[in-house]
Amino acid sequence: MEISELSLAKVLRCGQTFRWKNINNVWSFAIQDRIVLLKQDDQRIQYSHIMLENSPLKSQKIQDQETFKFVQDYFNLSINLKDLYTHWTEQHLIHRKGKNSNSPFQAFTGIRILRQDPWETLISFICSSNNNVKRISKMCDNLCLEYGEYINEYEGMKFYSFPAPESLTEDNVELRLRELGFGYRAKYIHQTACKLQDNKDLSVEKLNDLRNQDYQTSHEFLLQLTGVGPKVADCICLMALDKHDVVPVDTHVYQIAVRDYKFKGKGDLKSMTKVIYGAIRLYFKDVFGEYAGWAQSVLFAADLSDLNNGVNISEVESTIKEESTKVKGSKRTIKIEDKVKTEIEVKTEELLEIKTEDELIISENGRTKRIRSESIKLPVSKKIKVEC
DNA sequence: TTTCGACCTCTTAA
DNA sequence: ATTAAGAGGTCGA
Repeated sequence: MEISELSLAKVLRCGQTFRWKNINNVWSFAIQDRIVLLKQDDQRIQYSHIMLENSPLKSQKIQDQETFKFVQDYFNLSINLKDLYTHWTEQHLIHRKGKNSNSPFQAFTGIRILRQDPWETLISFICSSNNNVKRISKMCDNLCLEYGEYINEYEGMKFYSFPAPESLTEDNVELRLRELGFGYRAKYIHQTACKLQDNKDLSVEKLNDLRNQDYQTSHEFLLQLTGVGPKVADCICLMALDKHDVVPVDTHVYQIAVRDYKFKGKGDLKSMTKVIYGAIRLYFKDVFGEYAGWAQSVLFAADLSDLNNGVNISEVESTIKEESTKVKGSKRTIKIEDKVKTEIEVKTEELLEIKTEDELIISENGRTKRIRSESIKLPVSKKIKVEC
């Protein structure tokens, strides 16, 4: 498995999934009957697992096969990324606005859309409204800890499965979730769980079957659930229901369309009307084709300066003085004093913050940002030019 | 049928 | 330190 086909560090941290943990360079994730463990180096990805405590006996060989099957399915490994990237790069060159920007598809390889469990994706993205990745992750963890089943332990950390729908239908769930910091989403989750329980028209079985239905049907089905609007519904369509061409639109994606591509924005930027939403979604589908949703996830990642929230940096050239190097957890602060012009390559799993007195010019992927007196976080595997 | 404020909490910026 | 804005939206008037 080439790293250009799948980069775990990017895929598992780009806001698709919220439960993977990185412990000593090993990725871990609890599913129904085991903890799945993955480790990636330059050549390959190794997989293993820790079975559910007191689980029924199976031969090691069967277990390994099952884990492999999960990985293959979860990461959509039957889909070849290289060919898609080639196509997107061509389309990018045709439709981009301006000529001086490098292709994000060159700089951000190995990003793919996962094929996640529909129920978990549904609940996760209900949590995502008006929210950030860090907090969403925390909420998902709390949900598992409170309502999931204990699976086993790895490196001193206890792992719990994602809770079944039935476990979120009791009356006290909303109150408890509020105590756990879910805010107004507590009601959404409880109501959605209840709807899928009671209603004949809505069930988890039908939710899962949306993989066999078309986009329109799936989208409308999801909109019936509390806390699910057009954006969240499209995230579920793309990331769990095999609707690879769907681009979930938000203001950020809108910005990319107008700034980097030749999308003509109608009306003001602030109001995301139904019409604009649909227009943007179709525009990206027009440009990138059948796997537009996949392409968009690369653009989004490329545009996000804090893609790898916590996974980072660094080798800093001598021109940067490590005047104040404070180690706080995994954070390191480096002050840049002199006028410098240097290149930083992100290599290790550390978070680097660069603080400047003066204005700092950051160029990455041909895109230039000016930053003053603030810190930036640099994503892994990326070269960034810094001028000051 | 569209628009617009309110909504929980946490993080980051000033 | 203390405060305000914003976070990959959704609901309901």
